[in-house]
Amino acid sequence: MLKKFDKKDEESGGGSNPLQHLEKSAVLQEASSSTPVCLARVFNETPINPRKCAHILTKILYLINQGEHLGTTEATEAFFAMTKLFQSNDPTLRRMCYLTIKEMSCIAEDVIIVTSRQSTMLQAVERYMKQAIVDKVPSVSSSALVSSLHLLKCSFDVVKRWVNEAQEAASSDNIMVQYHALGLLYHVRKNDRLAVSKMISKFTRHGLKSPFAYCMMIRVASKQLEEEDGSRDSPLFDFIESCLRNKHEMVVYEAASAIVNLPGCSAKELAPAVSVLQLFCSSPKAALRYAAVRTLNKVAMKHPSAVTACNLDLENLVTDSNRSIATLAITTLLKTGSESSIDRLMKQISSFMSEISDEFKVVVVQAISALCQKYPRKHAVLMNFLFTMLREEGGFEYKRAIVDCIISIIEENSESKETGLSHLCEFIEDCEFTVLATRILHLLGQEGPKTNNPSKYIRFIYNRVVLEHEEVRAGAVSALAKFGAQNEEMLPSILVLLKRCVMDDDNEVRDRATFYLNVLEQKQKALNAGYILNGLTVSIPGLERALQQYTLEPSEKPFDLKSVPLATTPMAEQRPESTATATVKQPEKVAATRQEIFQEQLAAVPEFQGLGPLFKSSPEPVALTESETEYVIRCTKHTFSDHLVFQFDCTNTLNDQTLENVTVQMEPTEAYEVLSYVPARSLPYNQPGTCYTLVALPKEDPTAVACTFSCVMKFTVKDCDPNTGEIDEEGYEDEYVLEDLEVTVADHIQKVMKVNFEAAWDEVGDEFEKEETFTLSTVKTLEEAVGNIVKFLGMHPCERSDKVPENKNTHTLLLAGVFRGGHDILVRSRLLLLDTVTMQVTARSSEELPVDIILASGRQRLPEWRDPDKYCPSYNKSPQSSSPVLLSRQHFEKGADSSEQVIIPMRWGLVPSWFKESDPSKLQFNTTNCRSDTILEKQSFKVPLGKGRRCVVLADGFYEWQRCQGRNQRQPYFIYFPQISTEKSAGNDASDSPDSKEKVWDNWRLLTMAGIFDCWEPPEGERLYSYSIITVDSCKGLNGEEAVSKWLDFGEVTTQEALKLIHPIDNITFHPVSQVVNNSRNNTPECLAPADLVTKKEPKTSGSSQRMMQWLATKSPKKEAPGSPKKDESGVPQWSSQFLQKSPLPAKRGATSSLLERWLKQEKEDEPMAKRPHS
DNA sequence: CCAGACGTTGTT
DNA sequence: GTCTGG
DNA sequence: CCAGACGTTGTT
DNA sequence: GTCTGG
Repeated sequence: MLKKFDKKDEESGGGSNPLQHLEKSAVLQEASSSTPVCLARVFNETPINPRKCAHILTKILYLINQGEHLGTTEATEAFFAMTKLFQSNDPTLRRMCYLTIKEMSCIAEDVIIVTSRQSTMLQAVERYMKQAIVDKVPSVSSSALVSSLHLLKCSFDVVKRWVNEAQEAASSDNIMVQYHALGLLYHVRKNDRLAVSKMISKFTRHGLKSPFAYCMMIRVASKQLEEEDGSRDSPLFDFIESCLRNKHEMVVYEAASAIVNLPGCSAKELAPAVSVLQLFCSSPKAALRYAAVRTLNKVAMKHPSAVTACNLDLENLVTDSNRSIATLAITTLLKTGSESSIDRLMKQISSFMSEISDEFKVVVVQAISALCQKYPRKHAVLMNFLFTMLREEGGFEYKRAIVDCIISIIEENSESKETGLSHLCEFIEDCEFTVLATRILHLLGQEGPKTNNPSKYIRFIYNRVVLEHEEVRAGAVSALAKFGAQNEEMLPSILVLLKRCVMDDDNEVRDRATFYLNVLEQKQKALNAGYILNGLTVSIPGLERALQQYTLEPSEKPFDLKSVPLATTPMAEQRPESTATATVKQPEKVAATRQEIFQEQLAAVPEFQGLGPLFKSSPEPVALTESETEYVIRCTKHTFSDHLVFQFDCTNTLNDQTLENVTVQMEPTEAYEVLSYVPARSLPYNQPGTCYTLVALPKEDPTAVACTFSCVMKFTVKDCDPNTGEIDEEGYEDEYVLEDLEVTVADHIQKVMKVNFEAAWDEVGDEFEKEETFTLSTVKTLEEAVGNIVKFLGMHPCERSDKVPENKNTHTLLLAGVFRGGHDILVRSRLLLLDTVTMQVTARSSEELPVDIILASGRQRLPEWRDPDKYCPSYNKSPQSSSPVLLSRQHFEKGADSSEQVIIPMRWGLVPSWFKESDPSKLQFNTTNCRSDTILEKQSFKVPLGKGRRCVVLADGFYEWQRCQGRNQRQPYFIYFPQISTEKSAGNDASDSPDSKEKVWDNWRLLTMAGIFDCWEPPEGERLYSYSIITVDSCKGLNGEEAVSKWLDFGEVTTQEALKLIHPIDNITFHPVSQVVNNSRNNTPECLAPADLVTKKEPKTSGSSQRMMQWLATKSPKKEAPGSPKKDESGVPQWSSQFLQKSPLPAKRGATSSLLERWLKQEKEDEPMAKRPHS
């Protein structure tokens, strides 16, 4: 407590600010003086007002936590107030009381002890504590145990008397109670070794419930073992070992790490622990992998051989996405790796070194260093690796670790000296760390002269003198001098260099140079004398040449590698900025608007009116002329539903001619009809012009689409004067033969699909093969193309064409992401839902993406799908996940038609717009559903509702769990709209072929559930849309397209009217499904596959359940009063579960009764979105 | 006025 | 943000 | 909705 | 029991 107080003092500057201090104490005084008064009031109040009490307790806790001592009087009064609260019915309140005691016990010396000596307070504590420890509510019991633990500190004897109660609590089912109870018992007995041993064996014999308790026991046991030193026969060790087979990973790990940490453990004893750690290595949980590898690392230090078994797993961990794990795995491998595995290991490491932080890198380097000592023969490989690392980015610690390691290798392996030194030389060329540079220079001075070819180091060293700052220069000078001193042949050259250094700016450098120079000159003189005396001449041509390099070069520019200035290119300078940005941005923009530009241009031509929307333009113009000819003609193809428009961009490159009335005449080989030509009026020299040719697609035979056009350009030539530009009046007709133009299948598929879709499907439908791939370019006939597309998409026409209104003015929506799982599913389903959609498939040229889908709707546009990436199909969607939701477009664009809809993925579980936290999961209340009967009362819902934030949640169906009488388990059902499909998917027919199942999903009619949404802007990050599903008192929903539209159209339809749309839905169906769906991690088709009811030895239930199913399936009307949906007299157990109720009452009710009353039971739960996630 | 909550399910 | 309770 | 966790010490 | 994560 005092500690806390001190801490607070420290934080507020030790109370040095008198004003602040004064203010603070005034506040506290006010607060604490009011507390006893409040408590007194509470004390006298009957019945106790829990809220008030909680409030006051919170205040007490606050005061205690603030470090403010409660006065003895206050504490006593507070305590007696609490004694009343100990008996409260509200467990939260009881819990708070004990927690308060815990806090009070922290200041026990001041309050409890003092008071207890003179009063009955401690006795009261005792009495209530004993009660509390065996409280039925686990959290109260836990709190009491924790409080008792703290009381231990002030009154050991008292707590000892509660041991019986604590022992009882230790057998509790509740894991926290058990944990705390064992903790308490241990603390009572921790000085009695025998008692602790007994305790462990007693409580572990029948198994503990709490994994924490196990962990604690393991720790206690291993501590005992350590003290006992030796003797692994102990039952304590057996206990720890048995924990390796515990079902909780936590316990298993605790046991393994306890064994590993036991001093003097033999390899045999380690083996089981290591093998569970090995298992952890491949766990999907990062924490486990980390724990395992860290522990193995520890083992590797003491018993490297024990870890070898895990080497494979560790190698897998090297590529772990978690860097800490990878690093540990590597270091462990390095510790245990065999000599032969080193090469492979180094390869693995190098790829990942660049991705980890320096801290980790140092660890790895140190491990490598250890490896060098272990396998001296491998020094070459290791050194090579180190040099690669040395060249990479890295901080000082890292580089120093590498340099240390290299130096140690050099010192221990004479063969590696040469390579080592020259690499280090390279390193100091570009080394930003003074310490490392001087260190290396020192080493060079020491080792360099002893090598076979010492002269090669000189230039590196001398460069340091020229380029670096003082410290390094000084180091370099010393190193140079050492070469001179140890190598007579080089001495003269060294002297030359040192003479330069004498002129250095820095005192230290100059002094050293001078000193060395003097000494070495002396030596040189002596040598000279010696040579003359001996009559010997010395020739060292190699050295001469090496030294010449630097002696001849002017000192400003020695052998500098980095002094190449970046030349500024005049081009870059000249280019104006605007051009540069434009070139960067344009590609995207152009691509996005190309089609639009064409559309505009073509629409401006009167001849092309009434062609309908432009489906497609060929991506690249095709050149119809050779290069370097008189004219340049390039053709772009535009595809309309029944026509083609060829656009010819022409340029005249003859400066003595002007062309007029230019057209491109086309002759088709097939039944294409050239309808008209739109000429380019005039084509002066070098000014581009455009002419068009309009062609009708063959009507009679839509399959004969591959066609070649021969093209001839026709025009009138008028000569003109290249200089004056004067044009001759007289002109003459001429023509120019162009390359043939080919029209391919791809251009027409969109057209043909429309015509042949149904027929084509019937033909290819049976030979459906998912794996088959194809490209359009390989397709010969149209049927083949259609068939392939159909196969490729795994879809078939959802609607009969006779339902499609003959409306040419179609709107098209391009879904580029067809191949990402799920998109097509929704599209298909929506087709059904909207009931008015025709489907067309088009293709770009064969080089591009093979297929896009164009959906054209006659009456209603298919909703735009925003952010489809955020949606992920699942058979088992749970709250917090994202699902596609329909809403009015006006929510995004002010001007939009509010009846227009868009689809966006939203989070399930509405996050109110005012929510302050950063994480939606911190929302402390559940907004998965929204009761329709209280929607207007709850602010979290009525606010968004007031803003028209209504939406429709799309799902294949939802799951609902039904409580079964007498059984613990709950039976899940899948609930959905009855499907129009020929197959009855209800559970009575088990002989569904996989094929027919697939078809069911192709035509699935989505469940449309009314919802409300809100838009939340987190403090950080993107705004989040989220929704709640509205529940009603019976199976209700939005029935039909009209209801869906009205519900969404907040612009036109008021909240009042919209709420009326929540009609009961009587045509909903369901079937029982497997328990697999219970765990939301299970995402397989099994989730919604019809399953048998869980019967388990209770044929009676099975019978009745079936009866219920039958009853429901036949929609046998059971009249029931609206208010009493339960207790069906047929005796079906637990039938009260509302969702099953196809209540026969709605009609009457829906029409008349009040809004809030009208809504019957619920719909809610999981939506499995996409079937068939292709892969 | 400020402080504090803001919600669902089911069961007893 | 907006409503409710004190 | 269901499944599964829920904690402590001390040190930096 | 209560909360969080899926």
